[in-house]
Amino acid sequence: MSAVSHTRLRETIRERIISGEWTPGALIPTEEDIAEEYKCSRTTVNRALQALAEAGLIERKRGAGTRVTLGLVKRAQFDIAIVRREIEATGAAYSHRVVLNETRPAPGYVTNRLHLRPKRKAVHLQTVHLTDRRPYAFEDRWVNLDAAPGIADAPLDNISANEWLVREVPYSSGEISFTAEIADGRIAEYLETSPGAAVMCMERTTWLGDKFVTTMKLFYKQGYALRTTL
Amino acid sequence: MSAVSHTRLRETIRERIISGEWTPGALIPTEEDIAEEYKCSRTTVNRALQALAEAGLIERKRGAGTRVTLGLVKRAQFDIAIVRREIEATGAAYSHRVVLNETRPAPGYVTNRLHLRPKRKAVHLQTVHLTDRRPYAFEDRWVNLDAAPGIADAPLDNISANEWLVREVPYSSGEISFTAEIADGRIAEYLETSPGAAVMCMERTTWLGDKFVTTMKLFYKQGYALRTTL
DNA sequence: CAGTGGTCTAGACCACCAG
DNA sequence: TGGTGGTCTAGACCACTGA
Repeated sequence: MSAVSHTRLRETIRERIISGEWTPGALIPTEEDIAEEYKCSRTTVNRALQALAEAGLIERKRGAGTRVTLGLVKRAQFDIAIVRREIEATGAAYSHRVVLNETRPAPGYVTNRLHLRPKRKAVHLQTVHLTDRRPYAFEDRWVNLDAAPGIADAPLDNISANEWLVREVPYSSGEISFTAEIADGRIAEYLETSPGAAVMCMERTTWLGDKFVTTMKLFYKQGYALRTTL
Repeated sequence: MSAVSHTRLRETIRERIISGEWTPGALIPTEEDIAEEYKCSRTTVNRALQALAEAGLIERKRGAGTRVTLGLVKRAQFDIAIVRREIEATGAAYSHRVVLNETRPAPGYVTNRLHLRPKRKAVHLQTVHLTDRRPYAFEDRWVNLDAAPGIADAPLDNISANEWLVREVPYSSGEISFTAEIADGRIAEYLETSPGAAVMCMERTTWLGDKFVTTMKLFYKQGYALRTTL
């Protein structure tokens, strides 16, 4: 038990920065000084400051000191959940419909992304995700058979491809990007919006070690927003 | 110097989880056990595990233990920088053009967001951000005069409104959302794209204590992508 | 009640930076 | 070369969980 917890101290210091007491670019007191001011150990101060550095509010350098970040780069965090969870979190009922499931030579952009030989066969899946039986998102996915051979025979009616993969094929890393796209005819149809509508598209590629597992595009229904607080 | 640093340990444990050695939902060994296995102190293990918990890979409960996260919620981080920085980071030259600067009664959606009296006057700014003299983004911003009275006389030719605000009016918190929008006639014109194009829109509202400072919409030129790695 | 994670402390050593 | 942050350790106490 101490007078100051690192959580509390972190918020206190954050306020001192945000209020303008320590201005962008300026040095703030050393860990030792802060420890003395708040009557706590340097370890506690270090903990608090490291958290603020991770959040992008300050920049620290051994030997130099700690400065308030100049460029004001904020780090926004978004939780990326499985679609089913995203829907169930709103209280609605989740269901999905596989509208395409075939194994065939992958097109160029896929062999590229998954580092496959040209024309290598892969599993192509298209799924509509529904919230209370109404369209929520359209998923277009390619799966590398070398990394997930079982996918061809997986029962994807009760469980979506995404969840099957998450369960069966762990992955070590991935890339995500969000873009704004126009819903073309087929996608608009599946999402029951008018063609020409602007929809958010999430593209994700994941791999395990040196093996590329899957690449997918998820088109959210019109009105989807990626939200967070700073 | 110890055999195991918390950074190293964190990555080692991450691999053991990702490789499937500890499956989602399962308990992993206690801090003490891990400390013994790796011949380091519990403090070090705690540090590593807390980082993984923050990343959403594991869930920890006092008294209960540590489990691998079931729902596989990933936390994606995006750096939100000032537009000028974003552009300069690519090596291009930044410039901007203020296309509208007026003080007038704010429309309903603005008084709502900024918690102003209906029809309260506010500063309305529209700016085009350019990269190497070509349009990059269009900004539509409203500023609360009570929170930033100086904005009406600020010299916004050399420095954008955003930067002026960042410098002069610190803020304590904010909300950000990203949506896909259709570029209407005026926006398409400023961005030099065809009307009907899909563009990414970032909407941001910030406040200081209980005072709402500003709300803005930033429309990025077609092709903008929000990227990150997992 | 025993076991687990959350946290603080004091002391130590090191890597790095500036003048 | 002195000051600063980065990190590890050992020990301690507490809060919470589940049997």
